[in-house]
Amino acid sequence: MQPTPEIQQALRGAELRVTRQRAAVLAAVLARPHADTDTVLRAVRDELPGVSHQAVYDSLHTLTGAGLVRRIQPAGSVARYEARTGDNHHHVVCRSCGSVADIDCAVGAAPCLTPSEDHGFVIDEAEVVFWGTCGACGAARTT
Amino acid sequence: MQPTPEIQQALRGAELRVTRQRAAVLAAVLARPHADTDTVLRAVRDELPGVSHQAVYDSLHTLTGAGLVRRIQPAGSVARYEARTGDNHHHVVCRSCGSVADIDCAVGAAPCLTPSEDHGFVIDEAEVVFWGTCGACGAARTT
DNA sequence: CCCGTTGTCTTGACTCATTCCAGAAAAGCG
DNA sequence: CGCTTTTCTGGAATGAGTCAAGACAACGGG
Repeated sequence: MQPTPEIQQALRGAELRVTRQRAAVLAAVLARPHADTDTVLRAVRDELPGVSHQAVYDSLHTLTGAGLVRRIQPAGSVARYEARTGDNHHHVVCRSCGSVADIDCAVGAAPCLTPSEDHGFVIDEAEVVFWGTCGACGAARTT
Repeated sequence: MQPTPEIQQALRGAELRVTRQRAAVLAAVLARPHADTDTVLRAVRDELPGVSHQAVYDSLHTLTGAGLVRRIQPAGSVARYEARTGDNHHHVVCRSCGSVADIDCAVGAAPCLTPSEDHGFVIDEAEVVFWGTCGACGAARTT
């Protein structure tokens, strides 16, 4: 299976070589927001059996470095990846099942990005994570 | 060495047994904000040589469950612990050296805690992490 | 003050995500 | 089409964190 023109274009736009493995990884992340590494690996192997896990890890790192995907890693969870980049959105994480959903920031494009005291840090990003219980887990508990 | 009365009181107040190991763990976290597990382990062994790492892990989990310490885990970092709880402050993390500093929230007690769309999640906490470069690393780079 | 109960600590093995390494293969350029 | 550079494969290693069973200590009742 050929990578879609969009994927090829995205990779070339980031000055990355277009390899089948890399394209499959990017496609998998695009198709499955917030997928963890293992999910991505299995999705890629659906397309390209025999791909090594190392290729997936490496591709994810490369894509992350190029800004095509974003790595998120809520405390106590394995790394997850998403392809929605550059729009400063945030995440809700379920304390019970670990599922993740997107949240558009309620207060503007760069919330709380002006802390009162920066302790000499040069801050370039503010990341917001909401913690709670997802609908499914909440329902399961009350039932 | 005896645990200080404050530590004993804190533990009893949380309905936890006052063991020497546990008191030493709590004292270590109080003395070293944002210490990672290994740092805590070594600090505890300064007081009580021969403590098992398991006791430290277990104490940290218990204290976290009791709300006496808070566990923070920025992406790509090992778990860190701090004793400042209940005041909804946030953190800056240095991308270069991983050091952490406290930030009092600039916009109030519960920033951005009302997302526009909650996807069925019941949210109970908003965590904010600022990413940037600390003074030392910034100076090292320009030198 | 001593004893039993209950919860904690020790010891040591183990899991599993992630990384490291060296050789093989493929992409892209001329 | 062949060369160079980058990427991929396969396998082993690393290391934070967890599991389990038995020894031990804290604390409330006698």
